[in-house]
Amino acid sequence: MPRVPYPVCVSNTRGDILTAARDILAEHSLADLSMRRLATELGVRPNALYWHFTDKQTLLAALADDILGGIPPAPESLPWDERLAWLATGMRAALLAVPDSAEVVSSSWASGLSATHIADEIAAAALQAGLRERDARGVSTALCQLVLGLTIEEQTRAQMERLSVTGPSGRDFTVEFTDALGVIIDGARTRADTPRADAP
Amino acid sequence: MPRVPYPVCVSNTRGDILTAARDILAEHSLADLSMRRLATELGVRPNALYWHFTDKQTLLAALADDILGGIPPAPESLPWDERLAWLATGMRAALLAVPDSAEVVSSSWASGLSATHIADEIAAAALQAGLRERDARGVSTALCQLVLGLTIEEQTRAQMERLSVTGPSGRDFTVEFTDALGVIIDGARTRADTPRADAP
DNA sequence: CGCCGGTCCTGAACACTGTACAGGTGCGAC
DNA sequence: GTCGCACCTGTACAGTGTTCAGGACCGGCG
Repeated sequence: MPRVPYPVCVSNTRGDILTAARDILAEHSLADLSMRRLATELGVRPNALYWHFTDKQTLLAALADDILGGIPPAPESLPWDERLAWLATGMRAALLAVPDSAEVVSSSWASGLSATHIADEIAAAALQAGLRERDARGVSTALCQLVLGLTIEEQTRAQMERLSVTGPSGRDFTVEFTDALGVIIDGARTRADTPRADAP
Repeated sequence: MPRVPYPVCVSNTRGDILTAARDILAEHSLADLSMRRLATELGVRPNALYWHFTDKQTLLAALADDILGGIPPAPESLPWDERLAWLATGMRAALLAVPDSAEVVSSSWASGLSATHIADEIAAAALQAGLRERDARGVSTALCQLVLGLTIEEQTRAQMERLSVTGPSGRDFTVEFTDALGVIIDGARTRADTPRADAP
C-alpha cells in the first residue's frame, strides 16, 4: 500500500473551507466557529487557513456571500410588488437555512467586505415598478434591514433554546416578518402611485 | 494625613461601571471594551466586575438600556405620523451619540436580556393612529430594525475610517435613513386609512 | 470591647481566542 | 535535477471571558 507521509486528504480549496464552516454553523453555532475548530474539522492546523483567507473576517464575508448566493431570482411574470415579497422571503429563507447566518451576513455587510447583491436586486425590482431612484433604495434598505435584524433575533433565540438557557419565547417570527413586510410594501405602492413631479 | 490602606476610590456602583463602559465606547471602540480594560479604567481587578454583573452579556444589556433610556418622548401635540418619525429619529440619535452602541443594542435585544421599551412606544403610537394591533407591531419592527441595522453599518464604517483601514464610503446614511423611514411611514398611513373590516 | 455578616475587592488560574513568523514538504515545469 | 509555487506545520504571543477561594473593610449587635 502507498505510503501516506502526512496528508490524508489535504489540499483544501476555498470552497471546502466554506462548506466546512457552514457545517459547523449547522451542527453547532457561531460561537463554535473558531479558526482552530474549523481547521480541526478539515484535518489541518489553524494557520493553514490563513493561506486561503487573510482574516477570519474575510472568511466570514466569503461565507456570507456563499449563503446569500442561492436565492432564487424572482420570476419575471410576477407583478412588481409580489416580486419584492418574493425576494425578501427568499433572502429570509436562505438565512434561516443556516443557523446564525444572519449575524454573519450583518457583520459582513457592515464591514463592507461582502457583496450586497440581493439589496441591488430588490432596488432594481422597485425601480422597475416606477419608483424614483431614492425611493427604490429606501425600500431596499428597509426590506434588507428588516430581514437581517429579525432573523438575527430569531436565530439567536433558537440557539438559546437549543442550549436550553431559555424557554420558548412565544413569538411567531414568521408572523412578525409578514406583517412588517406588508407595511413596507404598502409604502412602496404609495410611492409607485404618486406622480413623480415633486421636488428632488 | 490619613492612611489610605487600599482603596483610593473603590466601591463602584453599577452606574459607575456603565458610564465607564460608555466612555470606552466613546473614546475607543467596542473591540476595546473588554472586562480587563473596563476594570483597569475603574482602578479595579477584572473579577470585581462579576460582583455587579453576572456576565459580560448582561453588563452590555444594562448598557443598552442605559443608552436607549434617554430618548425624548414624542410631544402629544404632534400628529401620529410625525410622532412615529420623531421616535425613530430619536432612537437613531441616541444610538449615534455613542459609537458602536447599535451593535450592543442589537445583541442585547436578540438575547432578550434587554428591555425593548422604545419598540413598545412606537407600537403604541401606531395603535393610537387607529392601526390594527398586528399592523402597529409590524410598523414598530420595521422601524426598529431599520434604525438598528442602518446605524450598525454607519458606526462600523465610522470606526473603520477612524482606524483608517478604509477610506470614506461615500454613503450618506442620514439620507438613506430618511428615505427608508418615509417609505415605512407611508405604509403605516395606508394601513391607517384602510377601513378595518378585513379578515383577521 | 469582640464578633458577625454583608459588601466589595484581590490573586492566581483555566481554557480559550485570532494571528505572526519561520520553515518544510510535495509537485509540475524547465 | 533543481527551481518555484502551493500548501501546510510548529511554535509562540498577547489577549479574551470566567471561576474559585480568600481577604479587607464596614456597620450593627451582644
